[in-house]
Formats: sequence, structure tokens, C-alpha cells
Amino acid sequence: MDAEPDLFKALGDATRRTILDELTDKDGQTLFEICGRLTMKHGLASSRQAISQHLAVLEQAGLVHTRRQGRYKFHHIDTSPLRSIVERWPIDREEPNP
Amino acid sequence: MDAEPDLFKALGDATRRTILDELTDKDGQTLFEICGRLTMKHGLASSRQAISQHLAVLEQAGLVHTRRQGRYKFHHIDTSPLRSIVERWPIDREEPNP
DNA sequence: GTTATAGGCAAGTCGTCACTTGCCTGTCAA
DNA sequence: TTGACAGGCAAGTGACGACTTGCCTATAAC
Repeated sequence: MDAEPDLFKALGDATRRTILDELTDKDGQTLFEICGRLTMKHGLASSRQAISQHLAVLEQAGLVHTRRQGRYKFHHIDTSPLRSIVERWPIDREEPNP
Repeated sequence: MDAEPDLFKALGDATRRTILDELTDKDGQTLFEICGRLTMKHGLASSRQAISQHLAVLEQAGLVHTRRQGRYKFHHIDTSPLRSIVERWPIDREEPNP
């Protein structure tokens, strides 16, 4: 019914937010590719299982969609659920020079 | 340095999100006023101390600013920290009729 | 077929967080 | 100044979540 709890839970973890950063940088990565990038670029020594569980949470929140192809599973980011946030609590428009 | 962890932590709790809803509906409420509204409109039987701690988390995230006046403390919502979310992961524009 | 690769499942551990409980401070009215 | 009202502080508890560990399935290369 309401997927927003999953959305905010997904965004609540720093590693998951970094995963979203990496998928923003390069969409459609596999699990191992993401693991490698997190280790290289962010110094995160997370295990494969940990990242796999993070991706499951992101997928349940609708922020990541997956596509199987042979033994590979590609992960694609989908930022559209974020729209519900700014729709729920409207952000005042900045007025630099009125 | 980086206030975003506090931001996402603040948004991670359902009661805190409901508090933001209430402040969106009526800004500048006191602690007891918020407690009453949560009980009445949302059936949340949260104690005063629990709500007080929630407001402290929201304030630390920059989502709520407070203003003391005598023995009252008014709480004001500030949605501008939410902008960093949509700036970090840009939301694709919806194309209804291209 | 055998081996390596890409990923999945499930139980267990440990830390964090929401909430309670109890007591304290400060403001205003009588 | 005494009482009621608005809010704060701090220790303790219980549950959820991140991560590990160990083993299992499936696809592809040799």
C-alpha cells in the first residue's frame, strides 16, 4: 500500500546512498562491479553479501530495478520514488533577487 | 561537515515524518500542541519525551528550527535540506505528452 | 564432466535507536 | 511564594537492522 517506509529505510544507510551514487555515475552494474567500485573509490571494505542485501533493500524501495542476463544481474537506478519526498513537503523556491 | 547523515536519519522514522506533516499543516507549534495532534489525528500514543527527542533529531538535521518565547518553544519546519536529495540524485523529468 | 564465476539463502552476532522512567529547571498565575 | 504548566536531562530496556558465516544454485569456460 504505502511504499514510503521502504523508501526512507533504504535512504537511511550511508552505504546504500553510496551505491546510488555509483549507479548514478554508471548505470547497469553487476553486484561484483559495485563491490569493486565501493572498495576502490570509497574505501568501503564491504562483503559481497552485505552489498547484495543493500541492493535488495534498494530494489524493494523501488530505487533500483534489476535485469537478469545469463549469470549476470544488472542493476539500474530509478530516482522517481524520490519525487514523493518533495511532493510531501514542498520546498520553498529560492528567491535570490526578488 | 556533512549534515546529510543526520538528514536521512531524521527522515528514517515514521513518527518524525508525521511530525513534519503536522508542521506543514500548521507551522510554529509547541511540543504539547504537536503531542495532541499526533494523538488526535494519527492515533499515535507517543509520550511527551518521545516527541521531544524526535524534535531534537529533526532540529539537528536542520529540518526544524526552534524559537523560544517565555516558557513556550515554537517549532518551525524548514524543508530546504530536502533539496540536497534531489540535487544528489537528479529526478528524470516526466514526459507525459512529448 | 569439471572448474571457476556470479549470485542466493538462512541463521547468528552485535550495535544502534526509539521509547520509557524518574527527576530536575524555568516560567507564569494565584 | 506556592502551585500548575512547558520543557529538559540521563540512565535503562527492548527491538530492529547491518553484517558475518557457511553452504547452496546456476551459468559459462575449459
